Amino acid sequence: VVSIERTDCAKRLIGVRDYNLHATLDSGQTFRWTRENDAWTGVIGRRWIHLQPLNTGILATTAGAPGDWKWLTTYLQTAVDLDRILTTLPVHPYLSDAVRAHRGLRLLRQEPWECLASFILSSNKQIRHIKTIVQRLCEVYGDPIVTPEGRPPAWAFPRAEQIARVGESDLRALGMGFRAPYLLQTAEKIANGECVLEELHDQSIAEARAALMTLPGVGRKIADCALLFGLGFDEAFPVDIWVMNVLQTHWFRGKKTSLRNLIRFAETSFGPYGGYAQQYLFHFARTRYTGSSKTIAT
DNA sequence: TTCCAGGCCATCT
DNA sequence: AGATGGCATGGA
Repeated sequence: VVSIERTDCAKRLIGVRDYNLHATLDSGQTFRWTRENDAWTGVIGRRWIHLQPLNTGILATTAGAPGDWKWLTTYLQTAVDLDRILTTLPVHPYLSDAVRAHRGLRLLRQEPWECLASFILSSNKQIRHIKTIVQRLCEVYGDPIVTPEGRPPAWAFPRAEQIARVGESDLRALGMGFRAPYLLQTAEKIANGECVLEELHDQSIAEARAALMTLPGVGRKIADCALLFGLGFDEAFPVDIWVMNVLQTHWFRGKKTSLRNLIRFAETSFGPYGGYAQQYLFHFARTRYTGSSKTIAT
């Protein structure tokens, strides 16, 4: 293999062990990554980035000046002690199967607005299609960013102010359907400062969730996704259709249980890092299903 | 063709 | 509170 040193790229080995990059980037917590054989390319903030998992860590290649790489290690959460987190989870056979199957799966710390906006687009949609719509949204309304020579162009996720300027019909033209007015109205509220996502860190999870749920198109589930994947509330436990089925089947003996009761159960049963349990369960359920007669589009 | 997708919301009892 | 239907679009 011939490796050409490029002057327009910067490389860095992020030392980390027990990091399952594939599970992390392909478990439905983010929608902007593309797999290239064993590696991934994506966009974090305004930077193009290529990630290659190695035995000793993750080899990162980015375009332009990388600074201190803190933006990357924060996003990837490489400094968290996964062992310690996993020991806080309740002992349960299905959960331990899930952790064993995808050992090293991490929660990312994403930019709050991109995370919230993406999940507004996620309701009642397959992950495959969410990715398509997010990509179109970036291409049409996001700022172009620097990519290495020979790489296709890339775009930043559009800021709330950029989306707030777009007409609803233009958003619908991207294929987002009834979610268009939700995204537009929420973008307007973020742009004019009615809700400041970055300030939600400092509040209790209940207060932060209530603030998010005042936004159009943001109910309990999408609020919990934003809390967990974008705002660092590790106890948030989003209950979607997959997790609902998992909880009913493996925690409630297959008995029909209302969503409200499942949410209450999850809140009181999985501890301060329940969000990790949720993500392992979600990814395990989806990837297992792939092995049977039907297939899951990722 | 029919069903379903990382739901939310308005509108009923 | 709890249940029901509508909502756009596309993949299986």
